[in-house]
Amino acid sequence: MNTQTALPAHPYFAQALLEWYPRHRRDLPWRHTRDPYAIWLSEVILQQTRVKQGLPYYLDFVTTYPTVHDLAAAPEEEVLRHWQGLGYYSRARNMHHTAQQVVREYGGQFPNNYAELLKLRGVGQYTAAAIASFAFGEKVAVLDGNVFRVLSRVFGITADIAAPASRKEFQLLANQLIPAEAPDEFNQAVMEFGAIQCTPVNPDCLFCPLQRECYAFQHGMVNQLPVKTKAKASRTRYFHYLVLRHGDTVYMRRRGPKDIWHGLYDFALTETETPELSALEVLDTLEALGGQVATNRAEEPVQALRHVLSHQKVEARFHSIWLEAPLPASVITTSGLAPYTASQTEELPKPIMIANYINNRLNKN
DNA sequence: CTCCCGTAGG
DNA sequence: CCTACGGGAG
Repeated sequence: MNTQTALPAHPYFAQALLEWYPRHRRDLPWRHTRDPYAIWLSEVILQQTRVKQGLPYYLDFVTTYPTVHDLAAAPEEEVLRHWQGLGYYSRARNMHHTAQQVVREYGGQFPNNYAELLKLRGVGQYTAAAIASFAFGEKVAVLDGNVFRVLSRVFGITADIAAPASRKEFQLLANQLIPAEAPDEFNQAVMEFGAIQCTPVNPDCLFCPLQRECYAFQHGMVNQLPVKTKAKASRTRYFHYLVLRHGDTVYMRRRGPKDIWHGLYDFALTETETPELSALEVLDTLEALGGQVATNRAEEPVQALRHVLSHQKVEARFHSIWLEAPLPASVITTSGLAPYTASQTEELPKPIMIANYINNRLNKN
């Protein structure tokens, strides 16, 4: 019976990167552990997020929630508050859900293989492969943006990396390249190489260990690869916030699903198609909420803030309004608005724009 | 301005 | 298959 496995294609590739990696790798805390919980935390945080931005969040999470049991036991809102500023907030909600699932259905032990990890919410093909290889040494090749870029350049692959159909081609190649002896080191090495040396702009080709074999370098195509179709232009949205205040409280509400910032808190909101919203309409909105302007307060200037997301621009105007009386209980029920003191407001998870407004504007008045 | 590109849901 | 979902660095 012949049980030998096929030799890796292009053995120079793994050899070069496995030699490059120990000499260039950054010293990062999740590279000192095999604890699947810590590795899972780091991978979810690093989805769509740079190491420099994610690192302080990782340190905060492993300190605040040292085990999956601690995370599972925390209120979702507290988890979201720790996530504040990191973006893609569904990651935090999914992470919290998965922590509870691991505790309830897996006895607090993370699944130990790719197929089972893939069933966890918020764990897709990349993250499942990362955890499986880093925590359990499973030979499964990760495919992230760095890997796409490196493979595209070295092997001259012109398939559009933005097209889901291209994945097959890259996955097939990566599966052939990954060595059985060190699948985890190989995965780390390719991604780190893409992050540090084979960067999107101004890659360090001069001192590249793959220069001789690299298709893009040899053909002067480094700046043309990888091929990636442009994202479509983002739309602009106009938010008009009514910052309702009474005494030392401000009214806020939790944002719902199917829009940006699900689960985070902001103020009473009217959205319009055009930038303008007349003072009259603002008062109409206020009246609909059952509120009445206090007459003994000077009108405050409208603050404007702009917030850019990858897929939409938000132009927000903040109308600070002092109420004559607290909002009636019925309005609180229907609108979801509730009064919060400054210290309570601080504890709520909020979009960065709202947190900035509160810190820079609201608390100065 | 451009670049980052993983997961879920439709 | 397609689109929605952040925030920051350069």
